Amino acid sequence: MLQLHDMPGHLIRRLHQISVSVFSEQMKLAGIDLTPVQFAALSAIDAHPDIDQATLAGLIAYDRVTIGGVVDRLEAKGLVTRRISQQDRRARSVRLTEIGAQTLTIARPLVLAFQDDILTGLTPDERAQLMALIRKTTAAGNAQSRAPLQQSKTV
Amino acid sequence: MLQLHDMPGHLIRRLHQISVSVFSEQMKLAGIDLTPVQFAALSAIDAHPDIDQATLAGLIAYDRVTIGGVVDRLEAKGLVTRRISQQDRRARSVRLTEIGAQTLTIARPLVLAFQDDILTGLTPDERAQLMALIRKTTAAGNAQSRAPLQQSKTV
DNA sequence: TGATTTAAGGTAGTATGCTTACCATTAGTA
DNA sequence: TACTAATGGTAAGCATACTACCTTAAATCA
Repeated sequence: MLQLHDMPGHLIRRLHQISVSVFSEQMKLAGIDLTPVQFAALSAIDAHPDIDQATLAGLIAYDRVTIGGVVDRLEAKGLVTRRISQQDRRARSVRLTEIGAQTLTIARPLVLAFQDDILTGLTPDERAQLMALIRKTTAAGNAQSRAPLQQSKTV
Repeated sequence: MLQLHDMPGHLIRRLHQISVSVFSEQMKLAGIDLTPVQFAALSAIDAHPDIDQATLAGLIAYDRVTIGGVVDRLEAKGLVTRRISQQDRRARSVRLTEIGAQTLTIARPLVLAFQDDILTGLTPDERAQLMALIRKTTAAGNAQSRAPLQQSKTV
């Protein structure tokens, strides 16, 4: 019988757990106060200034409500500003502050540098294989997700 | 430059998101009120009756505090009982109730059945490859995790 | 034996990550 | 133009996941 420890669901959770753990540890070592979502959000806002929260959520594949909370905390830390959009008064225009841009500039190379540490114990070939397989299955399973990845409509 | 969507951390999170989403959806369809952690905990408690919470946490690689909350909710749902251990008065002896055992009996085949749906878009060969690679890297990265997998000491 | 260290479980606090429900606004349509 | 549907954001609620700290009890050592 397939045991818990051999089930895809369980193994995927463990991998994710290790991934988040490496992120937190490395950011802490670098003295940067950013969570994985916060980094993803900053990256997307940087690439799409004055983005609205719903589009932002779609770009990085998170729930709209979750992103609302993340932007709250980024705003509280002074990393982004949020204004009512000119085009659509329902929407909030989010952009990086000076400090937000600086934080991202410092964090980005560090985040890139420890990506390989997440997939420890694998050869570069195996890492590439694993990434290709995950890319393929997440692309196929995108619709299954409660917060599917969505292309930017505006930018 | 490596974009967010090509970073291992981001792809792993997406895969995990899809995995949890499939679990929730399928359990809801089956009319069973169990989260992924709760299923994992029930499985481990079933295999190790009268286990204490710390050992349980180690067996399924979760944080001790998290498992405390999970057991709270399982107890509230009447699926497990928790008593002060005879051997160690600090410890809590957790075991399945009749209903807990029945719930697990019903849930287990369903959970097994949809495991392949988590890794959609892959051939059986590719699925096996992916699982082997994740198994290898999680084994290597176990120590990195804040809640490392631990062998059962007692049972 | 007595003191120290280790370990189990708990609380409090923070941040995800999601659901449902609701309000405001905009877009589409009869 | 009035009605309706869709969309952006938030509030409330639940369940992870973690850190830090506290209490109690067990284990170890001087």
